[in-house]
Order: sequence, then structure tokens, then C-alpha cells
Amino acid sequence: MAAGQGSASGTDGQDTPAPDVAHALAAADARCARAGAQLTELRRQVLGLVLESDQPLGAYALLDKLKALRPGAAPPTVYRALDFLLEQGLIHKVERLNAFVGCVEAGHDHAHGHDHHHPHQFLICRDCGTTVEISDHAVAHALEAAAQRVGFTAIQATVEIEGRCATCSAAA
Amino acid sequence: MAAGQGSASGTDGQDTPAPDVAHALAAADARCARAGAQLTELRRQVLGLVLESDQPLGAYALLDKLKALRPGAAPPTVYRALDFLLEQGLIHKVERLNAFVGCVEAGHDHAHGHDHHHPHQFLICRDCGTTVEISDHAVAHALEAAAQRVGFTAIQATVEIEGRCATCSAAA
DNA sequence: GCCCGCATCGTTATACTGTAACACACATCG
DNA sequence: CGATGTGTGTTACAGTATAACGATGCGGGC
Ligand SMILES: [Zn+2]
Ligand SMILES: [Zn+2]
Ligand SMILES: [Zn+2]
Ligand SMILES: [Zn+2]
Repeated sequence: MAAGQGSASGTDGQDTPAPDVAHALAAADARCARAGAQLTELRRQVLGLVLESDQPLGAYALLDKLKALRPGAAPPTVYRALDFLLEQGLIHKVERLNAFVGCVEAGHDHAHGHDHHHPHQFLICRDCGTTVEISDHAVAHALEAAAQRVGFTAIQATVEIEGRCATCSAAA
Repeated sequence: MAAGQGSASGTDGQDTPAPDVAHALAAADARCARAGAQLTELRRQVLGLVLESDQPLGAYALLDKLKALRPGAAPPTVYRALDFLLEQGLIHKVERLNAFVGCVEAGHDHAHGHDHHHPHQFLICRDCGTTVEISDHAVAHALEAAAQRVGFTAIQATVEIEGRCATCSAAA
């Protein structure tokens, strides 16, 4: 059942056998089952495409890739799948890039048994575009404290730090 | 000289004599002069419109308002002005809303003699939409520390906290 | 004065991002 | 069987942002 994407390795010209992607998909499946949500084939395909990419993917870039698997795909096709995956906490949106990335914690079955939406932050390199997700508790606490200081009840925070990654810093 | 916008108070049906807006515009003028940048009439008009609003304004909402002052205005007209104002640190963009707000620190001539781009965070109320800018040092330090912990050099951070403002919390 | 380069702005067209609305297939339940 | 709910296909559109080219105006070198 998990098979079916045998074409993935040859489709984009890159060898992406994606062993960890398969693992992440299985974890996503389990997680959705627990939440009473259906990870349909379409949603799994979109999630797979997001996970296969090492960079954030825009909705339309995703749509182009999806069309290879699903010729009739249109914007709502991908946006609806993205909405579902966002709600399940399987992916995040990078607001500065209008793009989507897989949640690094989604693979950890254990961790938070609760539904979703863990605090997270992004580090976006201006030179190479690499975007990494971190989950820094000190940052989360500082945000919560800053909000409470003015009587604000924080529910969710978008934190996206732009700068230079270690690799690009070393190159300069 | 500050006159010329006598129509402002009657244009949108609200009485917005905007005494502090005039002050902020004067401060912006001084600041641009110091930076060797030209706060032209167009840019001052756009800045004025942003400052007059107590809520974040989208580029096209801004364009609509600008058309009253400048009938030929088109998208590039407002986007170019916004780019300038962003570079000068006179306004900020709220990424989650695709909207722009005046910088609360822009009025403070004193403060940072340096050019621009102070660390800041937004508190966005989900109920009433009110968006408040704060500049919390603890948050800024936590972000810097989190970045350095993974060898990342932070240059600028987007921090937008969604939740419920004090007023809306009390109402519930 | 004249030419040139630069910054600003006007204008048109287009690209990119995201949704509304309606139809159909299917599953579940009374 | 009809009703309801979810997921998807399909068309059209709304909202956000930029590319490209031209015109103007101003300052500096010749
Ligand atoms: Zn995550
Ligand atoms: Zn880099
Ligand atoms: Zn500010
Ligand atoms: Zn509120």
C-alpha cells in the first residue's frame, strides 16, 4: 500500500528514493488515524511532495509537481490538501516566502500526543534560501511573557528569522 | 506647510485632524533628510494614509484611498512608495495580513540614531483585528540566542503573535 | 548652454497567490 | 431508498505584487 510512487525517483531527474519520507508518511498516517482524520491519497501525495523537497515549496510549484501524479489538478486541489495538512500540523507555512514545509516534528510519533500546532520558528538563509525549523522553548516563553505583559493572550506565533546560515557565513 | 490636506477630515467621513500624524510626518521628514533620502509628496501622502489608519492597511486599500488624492495612482505607485517607507523603517509589513502599519518608534526622533530596522513584534487580535507593535528586548535576545545556537547569523526577524487582546478577553 | 546620468513617477500589462461556488462520487445511517 | 456529510473535480474569479517602458525633472561635467 505504501508503494505506488515508484515513479518518484525518475520523475524530477533527481534520485529521491526518500526512505525517511516513507517513514514520515507512515507516521502521518498513524497520527491522522488517531485524530480521526483521513489522510487520503491526494493528501498523502501532496504531503509527500512537500517532504521530498529540501526547500519550501510554493502552492503553485507544488501544483506543477502534483500534475505529474494527478493530471486534473487545479489550485483548489492543492490548497485544500494544504489546509488539511496545516490543520493536522503535518506541515507549516512560511509566511515570508508564501511557501510550505514539512514539520520536522511530524516524524516523531512519540513527542506530543496532543493534536497539533507546536510552537516553532524558522531560520531562513538569505543567500542559499535554506529554511530550517527549530522549536526553541526560550523563544516561546519570551513571546508568551511579552504578550502577557500587555494583557494579550497568545494563541499562536509566527516567528521567521532571516539571516545567514552557518554554511553561507563560512563561505564569506 | 503642513497644510494642504485640509480635505482629510471630510474625505472618509471620520474626523481625523491627526495632530500626532502631522508630528510623525515631520519626524519622518527629518529622519529622511538625515539619511539622505527624499520623502517626496507621494511618499508623504502614502505614509500619512498609513498613519491615519488605526488598523493595518493592505496595499490595495491604500491605493483606493490614495486615488482620492492622486487620481492616476496605480499599483506600482503605492508599492514603490511602500518599498521606500519600509527601507527607511517608517512603516512595517504585517506578513500574516499582507498589510502595512506605521512604525510606533518612527515618531521618536531621539532613540536610535542609526538608520532603521529596529527589532519589533506584532500582537494581532483574532477577534477585533487590532494590531499592536511592541519592541521586547527579551524576545529579541531569545531570538538571537536561538539562532546562534545553531550557527545562524540573524539579521532580521518577523514575529507576529496571534491571540486575543485585553479588551476582547475581558468581553469573553 | 548642452548633454548625460540618476531618481522619481506615470502607465500598461502581466505574474503570482488564494478562494468562491457549484457539481459529482461515495459512504454512512435512519 | 432518501438524507446527510466528506472529499474531490471543475470553472471562474478575487487579491497581492512586479516587470517593463516611457516621461519628467534635476544636478554635474563639458
Ligand atoms: Zn513543526
Ligand atoms: Zn545559506
Ligand atoms: Zn517599528
Ligand atoms: Zn481584540
